[in-house]
Amino acid sequence: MALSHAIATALLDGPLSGYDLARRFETSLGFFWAASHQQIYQELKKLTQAGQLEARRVEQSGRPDKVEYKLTEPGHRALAAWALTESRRRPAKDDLFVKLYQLNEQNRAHLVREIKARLAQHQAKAELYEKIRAHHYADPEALSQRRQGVYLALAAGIRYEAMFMDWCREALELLDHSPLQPD
Amino acid sequence: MALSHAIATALLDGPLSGYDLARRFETSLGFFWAASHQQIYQELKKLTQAGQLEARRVEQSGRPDKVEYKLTEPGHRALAAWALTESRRRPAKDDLFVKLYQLNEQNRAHLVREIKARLAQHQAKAELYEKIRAHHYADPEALSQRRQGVYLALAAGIRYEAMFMDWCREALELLDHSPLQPD
DNA sequence: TAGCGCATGTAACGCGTTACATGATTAC
DNA sequence: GTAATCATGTAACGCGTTACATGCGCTA
Repeated sequence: MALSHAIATALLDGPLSGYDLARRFETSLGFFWAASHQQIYQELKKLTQAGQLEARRVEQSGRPDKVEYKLTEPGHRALAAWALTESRRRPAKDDLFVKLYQLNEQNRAHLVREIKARLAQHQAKAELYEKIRAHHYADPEALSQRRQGVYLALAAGIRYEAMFMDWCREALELLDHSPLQPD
Repeated sequence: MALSHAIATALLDGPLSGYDLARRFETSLGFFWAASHQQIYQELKKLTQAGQLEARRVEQSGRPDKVEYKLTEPGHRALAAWALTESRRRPAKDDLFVKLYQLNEQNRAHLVREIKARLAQHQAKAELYEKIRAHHYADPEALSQRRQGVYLALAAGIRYEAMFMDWCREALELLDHSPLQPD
């Protein structure tokens, strides 16, 4: 039950439309909590009904109208209260590891290809994160408190991508180059 | 739609009951794909109806009867075919990072406590994985192909825990010891 | 006799994904 | 003209979590 909190968090910096939020969730916060626009619109409806958000129709010239949402006072309070609750880590689910449990002659080449593709994906993510860090978070100790938190999330992302890349290389080393033992 | 595949994968080594599977998912495969017993029993029912599994009632002395499931031929084939499909990484969702986006004076101490608790959890996991590696996977190149795959999943787990511990230390360093900048 | 481990389930609800649906403007 | 971007939604389905429910045997 945390999409609502992720949305509220994104609204801390000011009102956003559903469309804006969907784009926000493709970057930034979205690196740690993904959501599709369908989910977002439904959640916005619920949160508005619950009184945590306020909707306001905004007319635009040359573009469709949009609906901007902003946090109400109760919304702010609920968010602040949530930040003080226990977080539970939900185990990452990943097909790839399940497939590795069935490694055999028939799927070995396919899995090697998949791992190579992953390596490239993680590389791209890592470079993106690095760029963001260099531009906006070069000196963590000098940041405002709020942005220190964002920096730490980014730092986790950077470490995660680097770790996964290292693993991919280890895996490829073993799968591509080691002699085959009989099963 | 991969719980069914995770279950089928666990059954590659021989028939298991729902209860056995639930325990299996608390360790081993469960490190990479978690499932509760409720989910497992329902999935077993579906897979049996779909002809991918065969159920057999087994009487036991001094214990309740159990129902053992094993892969049928179609089940085997479906699993092998699945291993050749593309895996998509689903982004890890973690409350903690969303909370960090709202770091402030009020929640800072709480988040520090949470990160300390995480550090301890990851430490425990890391030690468990290390023990398993030392006992069963000391020499990866000498393993059978199948067990090389399992080893690689374990290696990913070990790297993940180590990476997260490092991040926790970085975060604590910044949050506990850095001077506060105004927001 | 209380609690734990073994063993199996149902029901309700909420979260997440996929598919479907519309319609305007802008850039090529 | 045709594709991309802006903008908002509904519907169906499946996956996952929580709560509820039962009952035996062993050990402290």
